[in-house]
Amino acid sequence: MPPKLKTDAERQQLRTLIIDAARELFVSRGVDAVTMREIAKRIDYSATSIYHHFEDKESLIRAICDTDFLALASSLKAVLQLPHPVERMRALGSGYAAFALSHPNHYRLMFMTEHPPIDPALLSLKQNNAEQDAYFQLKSVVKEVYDADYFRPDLHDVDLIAQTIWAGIHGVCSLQITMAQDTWVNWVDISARLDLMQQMITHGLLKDGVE
Amino acid sequence: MPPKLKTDAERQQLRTLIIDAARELFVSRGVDAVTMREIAKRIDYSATSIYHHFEDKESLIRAICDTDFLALASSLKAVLQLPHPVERMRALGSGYAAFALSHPNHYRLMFMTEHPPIDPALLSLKQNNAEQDAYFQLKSVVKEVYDADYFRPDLHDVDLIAQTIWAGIHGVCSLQITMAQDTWVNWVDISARLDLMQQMITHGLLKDGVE
DNA sequence: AAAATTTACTTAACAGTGTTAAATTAACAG
DNA sequence: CTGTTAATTTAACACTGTTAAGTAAATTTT
Repeated sequence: MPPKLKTDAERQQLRTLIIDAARELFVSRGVDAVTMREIAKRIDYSATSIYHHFEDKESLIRAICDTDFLALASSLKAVLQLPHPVERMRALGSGYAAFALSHPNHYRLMFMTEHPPIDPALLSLKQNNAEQDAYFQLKSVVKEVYDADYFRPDLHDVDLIAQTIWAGIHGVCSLQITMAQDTWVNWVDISARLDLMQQMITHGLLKDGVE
Repeated sequence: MPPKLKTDAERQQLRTLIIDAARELFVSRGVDAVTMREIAKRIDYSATSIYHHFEDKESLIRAICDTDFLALASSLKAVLQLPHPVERMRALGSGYAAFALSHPNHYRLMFMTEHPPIDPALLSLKQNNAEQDAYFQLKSVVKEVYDADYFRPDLHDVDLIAQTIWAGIHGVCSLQITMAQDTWVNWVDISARLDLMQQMITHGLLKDGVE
């Protein structure tokens, strides 16, 4: 059973093999329900091997998150081509929500779970990069809408606007993800809730004439 | 060490002793970090004793949630006395956020963690009750604003409006709770974020003249 | 070519978890 | 005094993330 030496490429290959197996399991059953042994079994290795590629479960999770953040940013890249900035802003919200609702377990991991702070130097993603940073994408579009003078005249902080839009969409998605099964609340259809949130964002933040 | 028989009252007393100890620990360090043995030690019992009062850890958690839902509704009761319905609506949002941000671990348990569905018959709280059901409180206030004809003319579904307001406030609070430590985003002050969300809600949902 | 080292992995074990079965002991009923 | 019941404990189970100690192949050194 003890195998041959590996090149860096082969090591990387095993690394992504682990990530892929772990992601698949995490996504279908959630992080807590999946054990290291189970991930290992899936790829016919012992649990210990994982620890030769990742410091611990948390780093494995973080590695998966990193690829997911990239996936999110990639999935939003297309909407940045839309001609009108307000249109881009709205489409960004819809795209973000589509990602959240079609990958609820990813989303939970990315934006609903606290992770220990990490040294930014170790991060593999590039911040303030339109290809890799979804928050930067949102902020840029908000800036464009601001520069076109479409926001209400009392709004001047681009970060504040971006974070509020984010909170609105995130609120709808995260409530859906955690509470959709809850019978206490008589939930309205999710697409109607998203729609009204989008309306609330545009009517609430844009000048009266616009849109 | 084996003690005397207990009346129903005494059993109930121990039950709340467990709940109180567990809540204190859960609140300060989160559910996952606290063990049954630790809760038991805190009240000088063995871990096994807890299982004579609660089926498992999840039911203990749920019992605590129940008292917290009640606490939330109680803390919001006062604002329902405000004279103007729009004022009540806004104050409900602020009160809800104050609860969330001052009890983040409770809030996480109540609204950010998925719980297995439960038979509504077993629930100790009363639904559709202004004293015990915070969602009902919100819905009632939204209904009052609707009846006073303050909402935009295209809005007619009271549940939808209530759920969207909830999502907005929840979005701000839950992002703050999970992501405040994250250095990726340049977070604006939480009170400014809450404030703009409240503005977005009123400007976004109310008729142009109102407020 | 033989010996030593490095590499990739495994098995075995540790300290902890939620939970349950099997005692143990006190209080009560006859 | 005896037998039963209730409250509680100790001991144990199956499982978790993680680490120490091996094992054997491939490579490097002598």
